[in-house]
Amino acid sequence: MLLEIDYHSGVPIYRQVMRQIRQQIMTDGLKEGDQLETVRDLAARLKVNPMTISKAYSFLEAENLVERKRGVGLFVTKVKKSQLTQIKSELFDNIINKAAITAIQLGVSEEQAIEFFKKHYNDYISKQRRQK
Amino acid sequence: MLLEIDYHSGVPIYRQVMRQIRQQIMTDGLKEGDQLETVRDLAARLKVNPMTISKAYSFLEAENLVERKRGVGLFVTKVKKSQLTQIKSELFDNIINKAAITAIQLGVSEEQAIEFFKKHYNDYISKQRRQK
DNA sequence: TATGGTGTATTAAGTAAGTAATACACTATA
DNA sequence: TATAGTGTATTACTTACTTAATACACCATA
Repeated sequence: MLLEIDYHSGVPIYRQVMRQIRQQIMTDGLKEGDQLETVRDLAARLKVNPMTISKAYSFLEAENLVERKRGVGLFVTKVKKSQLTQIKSELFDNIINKAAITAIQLGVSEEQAIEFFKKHYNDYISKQRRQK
Repeated sequence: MLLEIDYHSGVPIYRQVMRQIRQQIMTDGLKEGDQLETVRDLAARLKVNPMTISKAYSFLEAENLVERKRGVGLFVTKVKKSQLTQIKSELFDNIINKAAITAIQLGVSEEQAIEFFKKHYNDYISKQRRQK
């Protein structure tokens, strides 16, 4: 699995690991039942202590995205598609809610706000295309 | 000036102070040239060390929202309306950009996203109305 | 049941952030 | 120029977070 860690960004390693694995589960790069890379293997590859990886995995377990089988390994939880959709919705709902509140507090109209959103949405998509 | 501090939220006191004062400047609750509450007064009122307040004020100064006159006090910076608008734009731009990126990464379509936004926008406005 | 592969609990070291204590510096003005 | 009111620099305490070291616990299976 491809994982990019920036050791000097100040962002904790275990959070970088979490975010990237979560992302892969969300986008089906990692699927139901897939085994995650071994704690020790990943730790060795990233040149980091096993506990750091274990910690990342623990948080993912708390989010119900992975399950541990002690002595065996960690696996992507078998969740119903609807459940995954719900998790995504919550994530999205949360940030879009913040954006809406910020808009109102700053006196940005609904129409203006939507204009901004469209702009960023399409900018990001173009940017992704260019990178391929 | 009304300031509500939650001492147990885990959010640093100086950040709570910053956010609320910034908000008041943005929404004209505090206007150009107004003097901020004295470091010592506010510290005493919030039962907190003066340096904590000073720190909050320092960050607001770095944002160019307030100016210090040592030995005199702190005052809301006289900024041109256009400048204030720009600060607001940056704030808003930032969060709406995050929302757009999240949408794309989660596979939410532009139309869906805008639906969500409208919903939250109007929900929040209704909520505000009810509170008055 | 022994072994080698899994993950984990406990403990501790290092660092950064938040807050506070204290003494100090600047300004207006009586 | 003395004083009372402003903010500040320095220092240090406390706490939480991140990571690591070490020894341990669980499981499959030869």
